[in-house]
Amino acid sequence: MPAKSKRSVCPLACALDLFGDRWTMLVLRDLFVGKSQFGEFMKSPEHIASNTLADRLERLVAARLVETFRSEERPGADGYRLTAKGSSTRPILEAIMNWGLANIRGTEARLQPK
Amino acid sequence: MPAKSKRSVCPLACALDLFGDRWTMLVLRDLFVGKSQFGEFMKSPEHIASNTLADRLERLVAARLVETFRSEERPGADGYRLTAKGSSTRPILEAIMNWGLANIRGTEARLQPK
DNA sequence: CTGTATCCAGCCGGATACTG
DNA sequence: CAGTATCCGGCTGGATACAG
Repeated sequence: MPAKSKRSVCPLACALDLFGDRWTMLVLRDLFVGKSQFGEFMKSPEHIASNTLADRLERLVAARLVETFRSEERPGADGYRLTAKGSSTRPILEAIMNWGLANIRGTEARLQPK
Repeated sequence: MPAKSKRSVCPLACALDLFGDRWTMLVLRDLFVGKSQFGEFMKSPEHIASNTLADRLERLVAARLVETFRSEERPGADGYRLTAKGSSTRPILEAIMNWGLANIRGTEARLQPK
């Protein structure tokens, strides 16, 4: 989690404070791909640590980008899904992914709408 | 500077490894605004440390997003400017800024074309 | 399996001083 | 002013164990 900008009014700096760190972005990516369970995020190739994942989900929920829901097939466990506010970050992730695809050798597309 | 993704092929993860950390993004923002001198970056409201700034500029140059040039009015000092590759990140910064403007109270637009 | 809790090494970066 | 160098406190996050 990035350090908070000291009273910056820059929308870039403030947005980055909210979800601009690497792990948060990758969790958002997984949410866009349709993942919702703790274990699904854990399976991603970047291998996030369980405490880090819990931390990022908590922050995203606190920022209202993500909300939890009761999964009927998995009682006792939370499901995580994007809110409308969270979904509105999609153009950002798409812009970064498109740049990566165009500029970094060996990268492969993901983030199919689900 | 973020830790490198261990052989990830995700264009998002790889792009974030390149310029996805807070300070790097803010330096890019300043470049888009037209700043080119070390001292100009230092004056930004987020107050980057001089060693951190030097590090980020070096990384950006190494990644070919930025190049140095000889400033005729400031001999003995490097000027920094975006390369074409660096300029191509503009849609990313714009997407984040637009999100911040729309979703975070108290933020104000910048990144006027210069 | 879904998280929570600790431990702790390593890195990030702020402060500061210093050189050309 | 541009940039480098060093110190070092604090946070990040990997590893691991554990609970429900």
